[in-house]
Amino acid sequence: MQNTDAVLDELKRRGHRMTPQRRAIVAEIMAMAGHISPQDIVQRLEDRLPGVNDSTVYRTLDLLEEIGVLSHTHFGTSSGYHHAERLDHTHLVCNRCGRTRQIHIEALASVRDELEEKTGFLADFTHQAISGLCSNCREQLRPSD
Amino acid sequence: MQNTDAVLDELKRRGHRMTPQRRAIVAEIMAMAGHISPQDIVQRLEDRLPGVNDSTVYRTLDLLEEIGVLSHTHFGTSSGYHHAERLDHTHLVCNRCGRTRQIHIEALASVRDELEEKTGFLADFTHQAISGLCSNCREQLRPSD
DNA sequence: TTTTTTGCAAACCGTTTGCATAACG
DNA sequence: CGTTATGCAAACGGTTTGCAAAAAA
Repeated sequence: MQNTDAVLDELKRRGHRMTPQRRAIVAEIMAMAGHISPQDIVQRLEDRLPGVNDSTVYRTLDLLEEIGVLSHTHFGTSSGYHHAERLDHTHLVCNRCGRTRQIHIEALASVRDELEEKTGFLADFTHQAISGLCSNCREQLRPSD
Repeated sequence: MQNTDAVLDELKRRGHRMTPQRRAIVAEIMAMAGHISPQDIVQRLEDRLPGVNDSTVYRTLDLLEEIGVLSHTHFGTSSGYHHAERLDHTHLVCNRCGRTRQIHIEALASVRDELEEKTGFLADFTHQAISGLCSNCREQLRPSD
């Protein structure tokens, strides 16, 4: 499910009720890409439908996880959610500038395979950002030039 | 610095004072391997020297980070510390059974190099656990046999 | 009208802070 | 004795909970 209406329909189908809050929260979430944090939603909601309580947001996130639209992630220090069906990329987070870059999961296939071959461990990079140093910062840190 | 006395000496050298609490906390930390969480220390301290206040633990962690004995990490959802000089391994955390396995950083060298070649991003796997599925769980999940 | 959902307020957990007291050097 | 470290209590931010009131079906 990639769009708001489909999610709302699924909620109805399961006997959940439609409320302006729920509509707004789901719409906000479906409009977000990548990492979804409860507090982000709370903030963005200020414009769309002011006065929505934090706990309503948390409860809606739980609900969406229950029906499989979202799942948990751990990106660095902040835990959060992501779209369950959009797990086709990984985040590369730079330690220095903090910028995040997405790369498609396919680019990591051979990396994953090699790790698996060596250790038997099948890595799932989509559930965790990879931290390191981006090419920009690496250039800036280079002593000469 | 890998042992308690060396750390305590370094603290003295810098003009910090020795207290039973500080000794106990540092000893506890130096005895820990891998991921070091404030709450773990608080708990373990119950035996060694009961009554030490949480804030003392937090302040000591700050202090040890200041003098370079510890540094921050992000392991999954819980942030914490690790020994600054023991950064030679990575944790593989299994999504299913939760077990953590350490592998030496060298085993990931080629993985890191390949990622770098493809993306220009220099991954530092020591600051973040890699999540996935361990070989045990993979066997158990295998449909037949 | 029944049942779900909401807002509110309180509680929670881990962490941080200010301040008076204790203790190191 | 001067100064640092500690304990305590209060505050914090993000999250969770119980409950009464509001709203959906």
